[in-house]
Amino acid sequence: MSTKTVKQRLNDYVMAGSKAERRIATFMLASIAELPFDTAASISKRIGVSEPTVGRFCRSLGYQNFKALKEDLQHDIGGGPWLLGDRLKEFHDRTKSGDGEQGRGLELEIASLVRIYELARTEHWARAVKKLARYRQIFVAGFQTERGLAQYFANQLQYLRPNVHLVDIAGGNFSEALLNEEKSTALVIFEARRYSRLSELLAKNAKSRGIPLTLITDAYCDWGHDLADEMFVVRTEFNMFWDSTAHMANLANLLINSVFKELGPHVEQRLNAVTRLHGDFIGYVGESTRQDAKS
Amino acid sequence: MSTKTVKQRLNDYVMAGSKAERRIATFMLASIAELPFDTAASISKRIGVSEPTVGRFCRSLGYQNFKALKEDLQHDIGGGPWLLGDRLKEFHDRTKSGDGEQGRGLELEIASLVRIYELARTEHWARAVKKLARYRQIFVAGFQTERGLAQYFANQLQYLRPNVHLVDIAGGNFSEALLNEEKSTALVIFEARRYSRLSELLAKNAKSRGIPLTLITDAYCDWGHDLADEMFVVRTEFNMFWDSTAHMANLANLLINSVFKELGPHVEQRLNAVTRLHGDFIGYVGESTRQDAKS
DNA sequence: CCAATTTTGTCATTTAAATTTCAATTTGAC
DNA sequence: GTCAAATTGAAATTTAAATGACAAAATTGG
Repeated sequence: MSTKTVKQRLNDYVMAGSKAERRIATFMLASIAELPFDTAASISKRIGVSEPTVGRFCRSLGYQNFKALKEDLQHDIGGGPWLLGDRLKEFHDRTKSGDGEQGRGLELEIASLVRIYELARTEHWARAVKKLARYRQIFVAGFQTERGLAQYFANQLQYLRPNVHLVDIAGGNFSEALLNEEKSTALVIFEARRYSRLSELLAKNAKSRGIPLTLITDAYCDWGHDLADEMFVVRTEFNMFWDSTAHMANLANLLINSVFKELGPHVEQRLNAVTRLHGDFIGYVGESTRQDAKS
Repeated sequence: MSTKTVKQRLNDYVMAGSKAERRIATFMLASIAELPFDTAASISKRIGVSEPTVGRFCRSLGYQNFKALKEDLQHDIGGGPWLLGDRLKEFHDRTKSGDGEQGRGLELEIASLVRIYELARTEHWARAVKKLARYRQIFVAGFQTERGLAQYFANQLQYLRPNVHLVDIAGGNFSEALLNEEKSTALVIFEARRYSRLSELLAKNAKSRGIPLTLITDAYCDWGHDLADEMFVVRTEFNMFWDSTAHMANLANLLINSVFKELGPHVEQRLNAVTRLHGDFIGYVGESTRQDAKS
């Protein structure tokens, strides 16, 4: 057997191989640290190729089978730490030795994640989930940099249920959300320092109209308590040059997942329908549009 | 299952176990990093005990079998007390033992974060950062649910530098990005399964025009390697009903932070200027708009 | 030392992983 | 479009790993 490392061999196939081979190579490269825990079968299932194909792929890389590849991986990577715990420790040690503000940031992010999962078990969380699942109309708002997060959340919720709207300031007012005649309307706002006046105005107005508010914000928001029915506070300080609101996306997705569970398995129908619609109008990689297919 | 780490469990048996148990525990502790590549059979042969004994030993540690032990090892964050505060650690233990579903998701998310921070140390990362800091024009794209992430990233980058644009399909083509006469143009795409045809088309077209591409995607993207100059793969499987792309936001913010460091402290001027502009036109909580202030 | 108990290994069985064969599908050249 | 070559997946087979039943060996307390 030649002297190439597993990584190098995989890299050769990422570009040059057949479709399935590229798929496998890409996946293996991306999750090289988890490969020792995998089997040819588990990999094949995850990436949607058959088990023999994975076996054959390992052969064409020059190994007898997937196990042999793992063997080689063991000697091959040698230096670097394998286990999650060791990898973490490496960051931590560097931090202590002064080399990395990065390691500190990682630790803060992990703590923040733990906290988000803690929030997901609260009474407030359950209440917010029920609202997001059952209320007729859901409006989602976010301004400045939180706009993207609001859109991200809204787009995902739209896969699960109808009548989800991203609140838009373009028209100069929030009439769509606030003057909705529907009684069963709920509002979600993503907001962080420095707080846009728009958010507070919107929240106040919603309150005055009896529209319940779920607020995702940071630890410095002092106006939310009075106005929000549920207020989820995520950490934003991760040793970066400014506060990062990225963990609102983590929270948002966990929330979406809870809504899915609340709605039950029948939502898969809608999910597939929405996916199909996207296929009709835009199309996915590796398929013709349905329009094409018909002709 | 209790809250101990694999290492702690093994340590208990090094002292207290029977002869064979001590042998096994000692061996496992000594070669804990190689365990993922082992099987119960291979271990039993190497240390001269029978295979069922190894299996029984794993049982008495609290695992169903050796495979389960490896599983745990994979997600074990190593019990560093430095990592989390006591309260959070306690919660982590609780989720891990009780509501297994969520605890497992949390572990997967932590592993993903570690991976992202590892990516941030690569050569590719440094290259992407340089591009994002120096190229004249930056275009950011994302479709379907990744649209929000693209917007989030673009909005933040706009705070740091001019000429950052969110690619919009509304006009039916990408002329803005692709027919830009500026030589120094770079493209960033956020994309995940199922891959929109738009992303691939855009990437291909960009490649043909010599526009470099930074691609943030998942482990299943088999078309990116040919087209992207840098490809950052984030984990998307967190034990949720569908793949979550939330960690692209975490990666995006870390990337933004790196760009900030690359640009140096003088960007703060721009940062403050943008913030002031927002104050002028929209206003922040707790202040009048500047317009108001004048009157 | 002996008997009760625990621990361990042998062998057969079950379960999971890898491999082979072969047919179906896809790809690429013309 | 058509055909040959290459690629891939389904089903059956082989091989390896894990487990269970039970007997042999070791340990413990007297």
